[in-house]
Amino acid sequence: MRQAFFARNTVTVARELLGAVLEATGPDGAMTSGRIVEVEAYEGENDPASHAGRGPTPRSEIMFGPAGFAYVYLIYGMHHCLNFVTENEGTPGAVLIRALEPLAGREVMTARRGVDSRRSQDRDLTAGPGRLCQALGVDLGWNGIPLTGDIPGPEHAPILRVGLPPKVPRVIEKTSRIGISQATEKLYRFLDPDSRCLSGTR
DNA sequence: GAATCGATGATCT
DNA sequence: GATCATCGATTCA
Repeated sequence: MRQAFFARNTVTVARELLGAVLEATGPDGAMTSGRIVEVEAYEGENDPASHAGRGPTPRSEIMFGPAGFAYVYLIYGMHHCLNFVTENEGTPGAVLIRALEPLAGREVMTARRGVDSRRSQDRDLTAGPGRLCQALGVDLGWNGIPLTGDIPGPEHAPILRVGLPPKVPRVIEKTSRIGISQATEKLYRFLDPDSRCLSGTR
C-alpha cells in the first residue's frame, strides 16, 4: 500500500483494510504476518471515544499528522494497541487493528504469546488488539514508524507493511465499537463475519 | 458457554 | 489522582 491509500476518509480506509495482509518485521529480524479481519475507525472532534476527540495531546498528536504512520499506545498498563494514521495532515484519524488471521511466522507468534504450540488455535494468537500486538512483537518502540515504502523511516527500526488482500471478505459487518462508553451509536467496528479469529467471545 | 474482576503503567486533568 | 480503544483467571452454569 502507498501513503495515498491511508490519506483518505477514516471509515473508508477501515473498511478497505479488511482482508489486507499486515506484515511485521521486528528489530530481531523475525517476520510475522496476518490477514486483517477486524478494525475500528476513530475520528477527531465529533468523536468523543477517540484519543483525538478533545484536541491534540503529546500522545495523540500523531493522529493529527500525515497519514501512513503507526500509532501505538499502552492500555490498562500491560497491553499495546496498533493503529494506522489516516486523513490529511491537520485532520485527525486512525484505524485500530483489532484482529488478524495468522499467516507467516506462527512459531514466533506462539512463542511470544506464551501459549502451547500444539493446542493453540489461531484465535489464541491474534484475536484482539492486545493479543495481536504481542504476537507481532509490537510495543511503544513501534510508535511513529511509517507503514509504506514511499515514506523514509529510521535505519534500524522495526518494519510494518500492508499488502493487498489474498481474499476479499464476502460481506462486511458493522457494529458498535468495543470497550468504549461514549459515541456508542457510531457503527465504526468493521469485521469479516466468516473469520474464526474475531475478538471477544466466539 | 457467559459473567465477573483484578492487574498495571502511561497519559491526562 | 483518575482514567483506560484489554486480557486471562476464576467462578458459575
